[in-house]
Amino acid sequence: MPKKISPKAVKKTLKDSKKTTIKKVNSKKKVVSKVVNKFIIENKKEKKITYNTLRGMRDILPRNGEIWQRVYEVVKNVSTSYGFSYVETPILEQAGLFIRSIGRGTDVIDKEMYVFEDKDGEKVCLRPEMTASLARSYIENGMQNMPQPVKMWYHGQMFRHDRPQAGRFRQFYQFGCETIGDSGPVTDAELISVAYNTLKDLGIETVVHINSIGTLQDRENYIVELVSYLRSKRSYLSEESKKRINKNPLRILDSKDEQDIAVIEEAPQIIDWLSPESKKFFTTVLEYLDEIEIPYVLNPTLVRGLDYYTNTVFEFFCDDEEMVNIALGGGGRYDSLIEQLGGQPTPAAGFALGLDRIVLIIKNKQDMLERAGLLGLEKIKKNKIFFAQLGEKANKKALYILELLRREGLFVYHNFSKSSLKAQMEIADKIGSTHTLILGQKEVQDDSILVRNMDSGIQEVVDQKKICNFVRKLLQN
RNA sequence: GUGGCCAUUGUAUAAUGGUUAUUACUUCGGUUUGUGGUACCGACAAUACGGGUUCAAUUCCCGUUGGCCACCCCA
Repeated sequence: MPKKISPKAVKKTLKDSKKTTIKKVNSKKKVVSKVVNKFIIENKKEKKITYNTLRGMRDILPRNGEIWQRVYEVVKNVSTSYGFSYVETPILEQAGLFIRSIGRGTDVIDKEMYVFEDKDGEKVCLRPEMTASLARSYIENGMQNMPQPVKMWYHGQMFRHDRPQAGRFRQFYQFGCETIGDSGPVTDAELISVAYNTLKDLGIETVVHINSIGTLQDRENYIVELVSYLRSKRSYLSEESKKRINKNPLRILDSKDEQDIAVIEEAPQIIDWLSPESKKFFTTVLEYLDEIEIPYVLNPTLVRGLDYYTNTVFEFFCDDEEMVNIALGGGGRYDSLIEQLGGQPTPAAGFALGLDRIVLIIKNKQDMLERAGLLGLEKIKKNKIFFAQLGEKANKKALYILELLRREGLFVYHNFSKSSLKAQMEIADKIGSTHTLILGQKEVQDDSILVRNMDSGIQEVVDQKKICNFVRKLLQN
């Protein structure tokens, strides 16, 4: 067999040899072309087709996988402790559902939706968010006949065809809660509390930015006022914002353009245009938040990008010095959505957290601790056991013993792909196991098993029948 | 969608218009037979893709794709 040659090298040789053939004598030409042909064949054989993830999509790999598992665990514990029930809905939905609820003119719908026709010619889309799906489900499944309110939580992947960036992907994961069928301000406060405590349990301190955008009527009145104000200051606005005066004037409020900010500071604030009821509602929500000691900031420029929100809107920001700018999640009340989608008038509110961003923050924190050498404090020292086997008979016996242990709920590490004891000991050491069980020919014969303490090197012989209890004791320490 | 920066083995890196592309880690195998932490030896593995300039491109130029950052938006 000839030595493996990379395609590039072949190409090079190919080119080189072609040139030499032209220059050099004719008789050499044939020989060279034979060689070239051989190279071409090999080259074809070796050309590998590779596949990779689509843009903005990624794999979650072992190291991060553990963080994700922990996040899911916390998310589940917190939401169920508040009385929310787990639900799932299809990832594929009718495109109209989202166009109707989120609204034309929003970026999510106009630019970012994965919409296509399926084989029946139906316009379908990959869900860009969950609220509309749950509203649809509430109506479709007659949930108004369940005890109200219906409190649901979910997690799953959403899709938006956006430009990828740190903490932003085209397929991303959200966790969220929705309370449908309750109009009281407690609901708003409770939802904020769930999100806040979830983040807190994950070790992320946050500040809640909160605002009220009133009822649809309040907003209409306000927008008239706002637009007339903005028109008067038109020349001071950025190009982008000028365009938005007619299309979506509320969005100008959270522009980051310096010129715009100056104009916005003087602008009429939506709070002043709320009806007395809306105002009362909002202050009550704030009172509840004070009561349960959740830190919040009133943010009069907070308006959300989705059309269905009414009254309370909020967003969560990381309180760490570093990553202030990333919104970890947000939500609000959407009292007219259910009706808009064809249901009875039903009040509702909810929130969603971006899990990708949460994992990103946790990962960064972990890396920082690791660099500072402080991770030792976080690691809980627990006994780890490795099971090594030696020889064919022991190999089979080992499988059986592992099965016994597994049935008892005891997990020991093992690796059947290594045959030498030395190699297995190396692995045991690498994963940081505290004890190694060794099963060889000798042990198989007298129904025993060798237990080695990896720190002290002391070994003792244990009866195979007693191994479960023995392992359990070790793992308890 | 707009703009800026970037692309070398699984990871992190070095170098170069010219023979075999550096180094470390990881992975795999070994340093006699059943014992890890070290040490030694060896193997696998890369110039993202496509075009152009050139005698010669991994290097220079263009395009594509992808990544990061900012804007936009959002979670």
